[in-house]
Amino acid sequence: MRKPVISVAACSYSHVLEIVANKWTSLVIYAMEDGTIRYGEMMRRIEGISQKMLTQTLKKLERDGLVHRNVIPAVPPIVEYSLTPLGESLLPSMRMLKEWAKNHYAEVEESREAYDSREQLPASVEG
Amino acid sequence: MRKPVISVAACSYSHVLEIVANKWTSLVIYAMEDGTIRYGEMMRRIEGISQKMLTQTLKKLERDGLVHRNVIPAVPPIVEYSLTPLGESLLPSMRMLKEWAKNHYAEVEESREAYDSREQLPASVEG
DNA sequence: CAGGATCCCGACCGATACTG
DNA sequence: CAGTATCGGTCGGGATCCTG
Repeated sequence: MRKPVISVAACSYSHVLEIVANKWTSLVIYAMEDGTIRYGEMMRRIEGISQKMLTQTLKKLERDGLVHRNVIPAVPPIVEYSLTPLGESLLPSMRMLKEWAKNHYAEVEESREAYDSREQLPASVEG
Repeated sequence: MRKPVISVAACSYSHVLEIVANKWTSLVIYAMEDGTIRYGEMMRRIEGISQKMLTQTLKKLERDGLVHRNVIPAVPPIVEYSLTPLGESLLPSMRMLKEWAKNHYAEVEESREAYDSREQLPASVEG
């Protein structure tokens, strides 16, 4: 009954993280949770994101089948983004993580501060 | 009724991702889900991780208060790691994501393949 | 308005060598 | 056994300029 090796390849778990686990992806998905939204509107909604990262993230999500891209031929062009059913199926998990964050992030920050203040002590100084 | 800006700072959600969202963190947490485990054993369990990344990841998790580090003075030294209650409280969310992965990752891969094969077309082929 | 193309810096991370 | 320290390559990602 030896415990199996945990490999990146074997563990489908890390594959999701591969999808969601970066600074912007989750925020981008989150911006679409209420429905269709345009490119420029997302830029404004997601504070601090660059146009490059937004485009890149949306492309990745479109490739993964989580996001639908709808181009409306017009001048100026209109491009709408929305979650696919697959993308929406990911929302509950993300909301659960978000709940955890809301409930426990304070503890994490406390822990960090405690840890960091401990780190400062050289050996016996700090008088 | 304007939708609020989604900011990295304001959205505690991304803070969790900040914790979990990298190549190794989730695998390391996952390696502790059954209880206490030693450093060397983790190295063996988590395929492909370097000692540097394991150490770094464990330190980060310890700082975040998710992991407990127990040093047993001995020769050779024994260092045991385990999840704190806070760390364990994160497991359900992670398992849910994992479930999603198991159930939907095939769709993601299909979507990727379809997307990539479409990309190849120079302009008008594929009748 | 919705991007594509470039430049560039810093963070991530693997490999290697050394230590208590 | 359980790390620390350092070097170096890769890549994420921001800033800027350009286009249909």
